[in-house]
Amino acid sequence: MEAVTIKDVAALAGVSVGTASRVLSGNPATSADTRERVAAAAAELDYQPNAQAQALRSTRSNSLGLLVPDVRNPFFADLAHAAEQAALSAGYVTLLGNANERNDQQDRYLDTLISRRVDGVIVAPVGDDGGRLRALIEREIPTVLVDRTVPGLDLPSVTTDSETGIRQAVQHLAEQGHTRIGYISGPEATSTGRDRFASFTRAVAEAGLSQDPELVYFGDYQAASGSAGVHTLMDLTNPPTALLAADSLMAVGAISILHRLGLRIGTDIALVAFDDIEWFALLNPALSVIAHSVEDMGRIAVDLLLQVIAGHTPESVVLPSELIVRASSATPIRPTTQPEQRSQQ
Amino acid sequence: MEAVTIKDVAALAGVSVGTASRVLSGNPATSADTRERVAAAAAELDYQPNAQAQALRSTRSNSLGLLVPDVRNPFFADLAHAAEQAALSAGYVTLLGNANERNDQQDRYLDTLISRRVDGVIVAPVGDDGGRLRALIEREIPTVLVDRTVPGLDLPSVTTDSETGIRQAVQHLAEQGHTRIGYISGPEATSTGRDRFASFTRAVAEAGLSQDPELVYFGDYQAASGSAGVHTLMDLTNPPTALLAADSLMAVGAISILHRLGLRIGTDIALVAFDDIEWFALLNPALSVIAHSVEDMGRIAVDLLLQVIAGHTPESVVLPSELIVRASSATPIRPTTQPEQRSQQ
DNA sequence: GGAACCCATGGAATCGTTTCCATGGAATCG
DNA sequence: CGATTCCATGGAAACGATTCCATGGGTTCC
Repeated sequence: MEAVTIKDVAALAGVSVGTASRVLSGNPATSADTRERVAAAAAELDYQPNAQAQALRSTRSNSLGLLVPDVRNPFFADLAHAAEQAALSAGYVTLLGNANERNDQQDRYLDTLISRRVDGVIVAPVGDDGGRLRALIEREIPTVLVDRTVPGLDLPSVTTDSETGIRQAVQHLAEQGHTRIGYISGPEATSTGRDRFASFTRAVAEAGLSQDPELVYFGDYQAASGSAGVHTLMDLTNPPTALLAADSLMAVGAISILHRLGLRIGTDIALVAFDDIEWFALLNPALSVIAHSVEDMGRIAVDLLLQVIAGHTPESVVLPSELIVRASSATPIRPTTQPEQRSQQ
Repeated sequence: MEAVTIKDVAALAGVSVGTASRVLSGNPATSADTRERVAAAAAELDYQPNAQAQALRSTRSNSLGLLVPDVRNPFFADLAHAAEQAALSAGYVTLLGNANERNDQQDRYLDTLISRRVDGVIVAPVGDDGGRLRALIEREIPTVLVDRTVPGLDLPSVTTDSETGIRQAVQHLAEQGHTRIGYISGPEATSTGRDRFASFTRAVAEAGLSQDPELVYFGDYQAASGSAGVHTLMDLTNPPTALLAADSLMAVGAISILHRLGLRIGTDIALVAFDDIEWFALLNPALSVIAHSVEDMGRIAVDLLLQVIAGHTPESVVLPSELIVRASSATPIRPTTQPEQRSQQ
């Protein structure tokens, strides 16, 4: 079955290809009669324009690239969903790429996106050197960073201000009597890893809590490193009584190993996670989280990108974060390390 | 910055466009010397071929369409990931579309995929009438169904045999002393909804348990309907002592409402869910599930599609399902509704 | 009633590749 | 050594749309 082209439509309608094209693309320079005949012919043949030919000629593909580090991470799945819906309602299809937290896969996808001449790209970058992102910039392909940034690349971005949420979390834990908070950090090779770690460090200093460097474990945003982090931290001679995990997947890893160690979350140890995942509220005990709106992030990223495509240079957006206290951190814990405890009131 | 074309490469290498094209596409009819000069020129200019022009001329786009009902559903996120990786290693990019469990969005995406002239499409279909799927078939676009099928459409598919897993689950619950099992079903407008419901009905009859039609609630595979189902079922004058949810999202909805009702899962009520999600093992109590391999499903779907593209007509594949017992259903429950209880041994 | 204008239309060029066909020089054969 | 084959290459057509330019018929105006 040969695909039906605009030629077939034109022939059936008894007009030239040019006229058919004008009608189908909504060019007003057409008579009502022609419009009707061409539309009828297109419907009759169930004509679907060849997007490749359109893109080749018009240098617009009506498609956006979206590159995330890991689709299975619910945060990025939600982000993909939000961005995709926003793009769709602006008339763009989304090409979703999955870097698997690997630089080489990200670079490979970036080249693919260049080849496909997408009209713009949204990237939650893996790693710190930019890689083929620089090729996008050289080609002046509209690009927006989301969630993470890359040092030295001056691109519009949508990120989260971790400072507020993390400070709230640390203060909240301090109020429950915790003095030693273990921090399961994201990798220092990501901007979010560095940023959240810096916020944590400041918050701990501010609250006058232990700044013991042993209380920090550097993970890689994958579940397994959350487990490893818990192992390392709880093996300290002076282990923490509360944990803060820098993303949802590491929190998942932490939870599973805490269960296995027989430590009751919320009672034996407090736990707070960065990223608000629907499921976290269902856990028993429900997990306290530092929430930020992935909905907004996706929508705004598309918005910024559309502005760049339109030739503007929008300002970067920083979204707020906020602590949501649930049972996993709500119980004051008897300070095992501080004997001096009197009724102070 | 004008994009660099094969013309530029040819000029720099001092050959004709045709020759440059031959070298770049690996055509053997080229001299070693030319090959080297063209490759050097392409590297020098950081040439990325225009995929649109290639596709237009060669009628192959090296891209696949993947249409899922809901990316935020972890089952489909995993499926997308598995398929995308399999496609990538076969040299295809994946265009991911999200139907949002809506027929119109699915149809819209299908038209987009036709327009983009993807080489093939993998669909987990929404609804029962096929909709624009028939347009794919008319155009002889290679298509494979995954997870769900559509009555009347004779396409290769990868699905799960729900029979075994569901029978195991029902028998297991019967062994714990349950006689009234509540079933939160998927919609009858999906093949999986019908199929799992039929398996449940058979299994219940086989095990000699209550076939009270009131014990079945028809949901829509979204979390909210899981909650609604629990409400309805637990409001019965003779409520079930065990629940079986036909997918993970409805199980999530069920869990959240059970918590709110103060019913302890695994003690007051047993719960088993279809679909094995990593997180389910982390819940407290851990959730018993009917597992099937989404990994395999994605991989095999791509595999079948590649066969169709190659001109073959592969057999459909049915994957097994299997009960994994965890704490949410492991405790025998004292039958509250049956007073006649003697030492029967 | 003829000049000026408008507007719908047809025809052709174009986008960047691939691929077919022709060419011409080198190699091989009898 | 002349004829055949081979092979790398250049040139041009083609893919399916958009868009520019020219055309010609119908209005409008003086």
